[in-house]
Amino acid sequence: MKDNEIAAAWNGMAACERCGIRNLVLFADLTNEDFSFIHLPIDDIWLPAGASLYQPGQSSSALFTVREGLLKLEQYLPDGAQRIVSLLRPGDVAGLDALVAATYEHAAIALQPTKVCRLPKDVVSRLSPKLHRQLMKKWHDAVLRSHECTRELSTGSARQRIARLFVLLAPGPDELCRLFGREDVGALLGITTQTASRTVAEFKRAHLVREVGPNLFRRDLERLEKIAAEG
Amino acid sequence: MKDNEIAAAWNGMAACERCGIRNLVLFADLTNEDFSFIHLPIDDIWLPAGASLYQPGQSSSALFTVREGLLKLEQYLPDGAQRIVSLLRPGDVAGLDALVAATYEHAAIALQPTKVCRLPKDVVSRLSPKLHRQLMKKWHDAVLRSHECTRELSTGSARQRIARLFVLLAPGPDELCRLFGREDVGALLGITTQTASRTVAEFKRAHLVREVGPNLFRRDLERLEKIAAEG
DNA sequence: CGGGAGCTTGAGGAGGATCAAATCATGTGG
DNA sequence: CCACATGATTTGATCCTCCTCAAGCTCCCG
Repeated sequence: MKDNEIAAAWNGMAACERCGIRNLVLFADLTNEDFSFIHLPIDDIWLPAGASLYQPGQSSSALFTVREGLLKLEQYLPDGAQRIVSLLRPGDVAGLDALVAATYEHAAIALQPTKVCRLPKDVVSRLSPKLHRQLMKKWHDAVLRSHECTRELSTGSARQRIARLFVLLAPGPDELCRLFGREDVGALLGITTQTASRTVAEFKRAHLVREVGPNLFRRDLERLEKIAAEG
Repeated sequence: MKDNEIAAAWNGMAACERCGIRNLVLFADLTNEDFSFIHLPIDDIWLPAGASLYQPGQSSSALFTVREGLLKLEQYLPDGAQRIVSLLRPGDVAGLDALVAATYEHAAIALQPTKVCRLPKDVVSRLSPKLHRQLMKKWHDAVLRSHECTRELSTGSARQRIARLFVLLAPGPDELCRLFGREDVGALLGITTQTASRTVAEFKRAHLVREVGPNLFRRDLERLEKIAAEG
């Protein structure tokens, strides 16, 4: 029976592997023996776009590895408006706060249909030494994401920001790129919803992007990168 | 002799304590025995304003606890311009990158005369399990700082951003507030040097701040916070 | 005294915010 | 199946903020 549980855990792993290489790293150092310490199942959760994984102030019980899709971390400004401070992509971990604080600090909300892997806090603390190196990598990733958002998405003209967003959203050169609501685009780039909409529409007219489905775009990466870099 | 070394290390600690409570936390969990494992001295380094602690790409050999002053972490935009992605204040740690990567990712540069405490990478890895909890706290702080920079300093009008910067720069209500060069203010807030200068000058004329020395300000916190929140 | 670096200020124009309305997509009930 | 309500996207018109280019200004140092 215990072997079954272990097998189940490893199956979860195998599924992670199919999500893309980076999803593996959190458990990369673990042995079979380690998995015998995991009693709680590691749940797969499917979030529709707009669903929230957690809210700020909510008691933190778990962290979440993003397997597919896209999450926003948002916080609130003094005047009540919201600002997206980071994007989490497959392989990133949401809710690392849980490991050092009793409550979450952001709202984590799916911008696209998103699959995450729920990892209870106490599972992590039980494995803590084993996960040490990988957790540090994940913290590092969290910092990188955040700095990326400041550097690429909160700097320069609206044109540049939108162009950089299109560049960031899909890694592959010929890959399709799934966008999200204009309001979220605005909150992410620090511009208004209208300017976000206007600029995306303008990009469509200039054939910098072509909408092949609802919020699904084929991109002219070369020209987008030129705009991203200057002008 | 060994006891001497330990005493010296503890002296270093005691000095940290005087810098302010937060500087303690990285070593909070250590025992006297642990300090016997530290052979390398922990250097105090004094940086004049403008001095760089490390540059991006430089091989990472140590991390640094900020004891006094202010550091900027800056990165470069596609067009070569620089953007400050985070501020580090006393108690924060610069160069956590060193623990997971071979080179630094930012330029860390003093914005004010700054005292840091150099902690060689291998000292940290030798103590790694003991520091685990505290390191996580520091990573967490790094993320908080970065999100703070996005949320408070890269959002809203130039007036709001400058106001929020003045509010952030000194914690105490009646505390004096040391500013830095207008070019850095611009790179931090995502505005031009001229707008930064103009706005600070305007704040001086409106007596929102009063310059009592070169780049040293007394603030009208109440009115500044009103501007920060909406206006 | 002269030069340089950083700060301040001016005038003009471009870009984005704001207010407002039209269009489009989706779902609901008659 | 259509009429209608709802919400998101797009577009328009106007105003204001901030960028750009440029010129003075202050302070410090050789």
